[in-house]
Amino acid sequence: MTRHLITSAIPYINGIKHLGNLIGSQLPADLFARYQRARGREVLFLCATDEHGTPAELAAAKAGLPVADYCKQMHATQSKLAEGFRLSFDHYGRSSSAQNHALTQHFAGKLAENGLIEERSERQVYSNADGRFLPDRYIEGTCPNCGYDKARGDQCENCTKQLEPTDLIDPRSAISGSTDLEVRETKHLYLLQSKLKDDLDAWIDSQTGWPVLTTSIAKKWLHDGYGLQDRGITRDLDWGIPVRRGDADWPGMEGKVFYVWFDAPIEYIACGAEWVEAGKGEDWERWWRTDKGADDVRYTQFMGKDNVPFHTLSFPATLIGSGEPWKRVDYLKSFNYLNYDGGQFSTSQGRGIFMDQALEILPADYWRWWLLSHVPESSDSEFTWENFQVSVNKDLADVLGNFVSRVTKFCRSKFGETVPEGGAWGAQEEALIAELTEHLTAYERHMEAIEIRKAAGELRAIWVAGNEYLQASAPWSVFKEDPERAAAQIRLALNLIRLYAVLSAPFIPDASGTLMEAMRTEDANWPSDLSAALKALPAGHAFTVPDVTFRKISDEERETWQDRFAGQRT
RNA sequence: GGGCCUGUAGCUCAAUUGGUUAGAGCAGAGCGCUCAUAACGCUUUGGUUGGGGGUUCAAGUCCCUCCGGGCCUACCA
Repeated sequence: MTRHLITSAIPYINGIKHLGNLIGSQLPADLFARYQRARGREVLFLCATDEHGTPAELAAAKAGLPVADYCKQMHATQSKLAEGFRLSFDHYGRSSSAQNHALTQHFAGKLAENGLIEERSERQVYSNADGRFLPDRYIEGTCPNCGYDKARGDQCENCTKQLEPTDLIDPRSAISGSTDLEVRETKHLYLLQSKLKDDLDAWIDSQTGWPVLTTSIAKKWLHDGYGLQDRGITRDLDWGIPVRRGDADWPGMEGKVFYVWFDAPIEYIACGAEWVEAGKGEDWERWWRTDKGADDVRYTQFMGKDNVPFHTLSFPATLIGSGEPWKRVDYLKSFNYLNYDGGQFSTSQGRGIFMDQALEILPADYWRWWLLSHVPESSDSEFTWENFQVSVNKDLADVLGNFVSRVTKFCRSKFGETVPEGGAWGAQEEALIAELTEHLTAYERHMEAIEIRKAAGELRAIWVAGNEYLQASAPWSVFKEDPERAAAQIRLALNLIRLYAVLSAPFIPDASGTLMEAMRTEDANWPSDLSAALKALPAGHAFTVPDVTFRKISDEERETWQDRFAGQRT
């Protein structure tokens, strides 16, 4: 049977991620992983923190910590929040791991062996005051085109003109403000992606059913202008993976590190090795090497649209260029952005809701449900508090939560806290099963295809069907004339609760667990035949009436939160 | 500037890839139910599919044009 290798784009180490970041890769990846596990398939679900690059060095300096310490701390923080949102990674690794060092150096060595790496000399801006080379966007100055005085070295935000750092009038370091800048000669390694253009093009063409968002971005990079350009894969930084050619030194590259976008995707693979090292599994190569058993692996990647070029081109170039049989992605699911209340989520401006804050005010399931059922699949989508309140109150509290409540409380008052016996199913029950079967089939189809909004819609329809059934069968009336018939109805309804727990688990794992507990069952098997699945809890089986499964969000709360998250993060 | 995506009911989104009368949920209106978290069910009002032009037996879907929103543009990650 197909095994599923699933990776989520690895979040950058700096700071706490906002809900836009969460829904852009990790959360949908988790949904898919949980679903595939629930279907009984073998899954390896990997994610990690992306720890290298200039921003990490600067953030560490600002925090007054060595970069390694800073990253370790932030990894622990992000790891804890991931657990808080119930992200079910088999391993949450780090791109700074020893495994990634070794593997990144290994790939560089192979690429060099295959003639795909070239040393090039270039001139870059060096800041004496900062003691570092400055990436273009870390240089500010006056735009020669429009006179805007905070133009960046790569582009002027004001007039959108593309710039070179040397175009700027009165350039200064965006880090320290120092104007003590000079242009220095420095040598870097380039990955000759242009030589792999045709291979990559053919590979992209051979993919069917990838989202337009994914293939159009890849095609643009392949065919725009002079085609796919070679890419610098080293940087003059202290923190990172030292440039080595496999196990050997790389003469002339002393003191340099690999570019973060070269080593970050390799961490997907290295993370497998970390997973083994951590004692959570064995034989990571059977997931990653087609010569070592990965032929039956289906590899699915999840990411935001900004990550697509690196996953469709640079990383595959690394894998192809190595000449080794590494597993390549089979399906790449990319997402648009989630906006916040009329604007963008912004980490730098503290605008929007961040993962830690979200968990402070409501349990993970509330967020998971809203985010997943509104995931920006076809275009950017928007979070508003009104929409969030309505969705949570209607879908979770009224449709699902209240269903559980009305069934369990009715049973307790008429039959006690055990599944009642007697009676038999009739036409209404057959109709319900037929309807549920239809929705379940669609639900499974959408989940397999990773059509998340549609899957959420089907799941909701499955919940609604329970309420429709109760309304139509009216056990509260039937009970007065024919208690046995009412018993059969409620027995079915109690079984629906278990079924809902099983089917809903990928979306709302905590609530699902709570319902399973209330039904006092551990039978979480995915249903293949609903008639059978709705008899899993037999007459006489004891259950408990759960507390409110989902509480409602009041207007006052909504207003309070709206104010609290409108401005700067405190 | 270039490329790509996008605009559908008051709101959030669909529409089997050109094929009956453009559908759901929410909100609004009416009715029913009283087991339940004032919950649930049924019925129902909302659309010149951003504007204009074209191709076609047939256009939300394809083409042109205008208007609006977004993303990317290779040294942020």
